[in-house]
Amino acid sequence: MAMKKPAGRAAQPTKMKDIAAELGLSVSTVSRVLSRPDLVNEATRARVLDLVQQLEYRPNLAARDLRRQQSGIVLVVVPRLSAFFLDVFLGAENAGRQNGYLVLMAHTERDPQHEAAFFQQVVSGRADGIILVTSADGTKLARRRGALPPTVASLEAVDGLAIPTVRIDNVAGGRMATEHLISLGHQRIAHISGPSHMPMAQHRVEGFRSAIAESGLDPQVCYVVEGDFTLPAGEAAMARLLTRHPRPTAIFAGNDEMAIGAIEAISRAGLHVGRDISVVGFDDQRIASLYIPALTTVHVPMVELGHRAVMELANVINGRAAAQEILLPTRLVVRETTGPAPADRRHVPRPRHSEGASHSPIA
Amino acid sequence: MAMKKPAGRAAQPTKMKDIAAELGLSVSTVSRVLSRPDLVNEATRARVLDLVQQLEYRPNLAARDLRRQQSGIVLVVVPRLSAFFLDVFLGAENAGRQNGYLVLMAHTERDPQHEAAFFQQVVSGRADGIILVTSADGTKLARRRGALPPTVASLEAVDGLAIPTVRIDNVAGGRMATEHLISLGHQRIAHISGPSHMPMAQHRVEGFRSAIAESGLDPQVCYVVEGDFTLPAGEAAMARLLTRHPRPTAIFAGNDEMAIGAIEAISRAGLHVGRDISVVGFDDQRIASLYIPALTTVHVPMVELGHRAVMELANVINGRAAAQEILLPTRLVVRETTGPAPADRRHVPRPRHSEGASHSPIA
DNA sequence: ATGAAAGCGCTAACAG
DNA sequence: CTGTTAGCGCTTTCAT
Repeated sequence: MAMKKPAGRAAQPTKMKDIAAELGLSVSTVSRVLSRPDLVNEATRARVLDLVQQLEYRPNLAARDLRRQQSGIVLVVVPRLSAFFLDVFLGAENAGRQNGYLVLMAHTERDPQHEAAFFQQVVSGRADGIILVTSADGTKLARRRGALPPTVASLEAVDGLAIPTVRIDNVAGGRMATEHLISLGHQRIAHISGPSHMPMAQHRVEGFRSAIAESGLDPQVCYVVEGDFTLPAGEAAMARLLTRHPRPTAIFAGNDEMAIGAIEAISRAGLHVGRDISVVGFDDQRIASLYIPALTTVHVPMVELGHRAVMELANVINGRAAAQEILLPTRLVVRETTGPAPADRRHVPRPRHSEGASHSPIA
Repeated sequence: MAMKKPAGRAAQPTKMKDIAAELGLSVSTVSRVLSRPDLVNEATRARVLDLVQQLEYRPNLAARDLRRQQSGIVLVVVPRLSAFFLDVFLGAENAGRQNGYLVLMAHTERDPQHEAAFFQQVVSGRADGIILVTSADGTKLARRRGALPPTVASLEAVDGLAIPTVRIDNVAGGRMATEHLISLGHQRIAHISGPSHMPMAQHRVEGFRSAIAESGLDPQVCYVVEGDFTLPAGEAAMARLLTRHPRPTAIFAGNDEMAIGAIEAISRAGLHVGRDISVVGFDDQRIASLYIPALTTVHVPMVELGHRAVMELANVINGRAAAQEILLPTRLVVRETTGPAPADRRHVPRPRHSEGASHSPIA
């Protein structure tokens, strides 16, 4: 009448013992067939494999992991669940497959507690290592007494943590974007940056500033406005920039989302992106090429980032030498949102596409 | 000189035995402190807890899982890594936290092999259950000899698999979207559907068809064009629809991505969305409210879907009665892309916002 | 090539 | 309240 335990796990799962008994073999032999097939007689192997298949037997991984002291699992820890990080995961999964790892994704919502929880999964033997994609700050982690479990940073270095890192050069990327605008003849270029506390944002600003400085343009009219990497922030920042005098003719947005926000603000103001005002983004997210107009942006090799990170992690886990830092190149992808600087104000282009109220001084 | 094994796991991790020895207790007591603290003397408990904290000791989960025959892990299996599924995962994670489960996400790329691999994780004891978000076809799974591990379908039922399902009523949603357009006075309404082999797409078409049928509109001019749920497909489909005579004045797109594609095609043709042609999407993805113009669409409670799925899964795992089917409501969110049917051709509205070449017959 | 035996680190009766 | 004992299911020497 009373069930002893919850019905949970349906039926009694097959165990190695069962296979062995059925075939009159020892569990060791069955185990070997599954783990080191070369060590066992061809005929026996076939018999075992047959039964295994017929019974759909799967070895219990908790037991195997306990014995082997490893799990074959790698955790990719991302701060937010955004499209931005998805490709890193894809690359990681890919590399994982090649190395016999199961790659799982976890996210922290930037909560250090959650982050710590995932590290404990590793310390607790549930995973063999972690790919850390952007940790708000590593100082929390750095305070650990014991050695950190096998960890590799991807996308950017973790502040205060000396771990192998696979990243991109955000300074160079920022410079690249800015130089593109300069080469198009723009003189008043603004930057909509990410949050100033994020290293990634800082670096992109730095690239912007150094390109401007080297170009000899007047830094006074090359504003930097801070956003938070979201579309609405880009829109708001752009709205503010449109009120400045003199108004910038080109915008380098700290990421694609803000670039799109900026574009929407520009269109809304009745100006034409790529002609009246040029916009270049950063990241080359999927939306960048799909958006209309297609976005000129700095391509970040996300998939590759994840892939390399797992390769390095495998090195760390297996005690091989891991690269301390791997720098992956960015490249500029020129599409439709950038064009030559508009002619001097006196040569007024006839507005073919104006829409809504125009804020331009020529009105 | 020669390292015995790879240096992998740094140092020797602390074990219960160590804690016990250090404190002159038995491992059972330490174990109890960690698992059933109420069974232990307050003073002893404190001593153990202190040392545990000082040593940053974490019990080995492989061992615990092996003993307890459960892992506390739930896998959320999604077909693709798209923003669309992210919210389901969020909801699942949330519910998981409430129930002491660690929720991990995995994706199959619609490859049945990968899907099977995740099921094996469960069969192998590495996870306790699976949330299946849209499986291309369950027939593969249905052919399993043994009972399926604890599984709950989320978002839509898995064909041929009698498992608890938490889903939305796509037929009702499709009807809702279509009726909205009808109520606005549209007479020629087209539907851009998802791939005809996907049940979700079929159901939305069905909702469309039944609303049209009930309305008494002429089905001859209410075309259904098939897309594949991607933005470019929506754009292409819309481009074709624009060439039809008579041209539809309203579009119900099978999802938001295709709706946006359609909008871009419409704008490109020099028509104004929401006035010349109305568009309603489906899903209410994050982009829907951010897009300009903001998209009228059918809201799908993704977070809730994930949440409820995990709650049901917990029931299944613990042998409690699980609901066979839970139907969550959709609701129409009216934003900027839908408006009254344009007046008869003879009453030509003055185009305030036209942009680019106009294809409209009034030119 | 196969079997016997030991044990991975933890939990859960069962005694005391 | 605490210790003793017996495994969980698998891998891996060590024999044979």
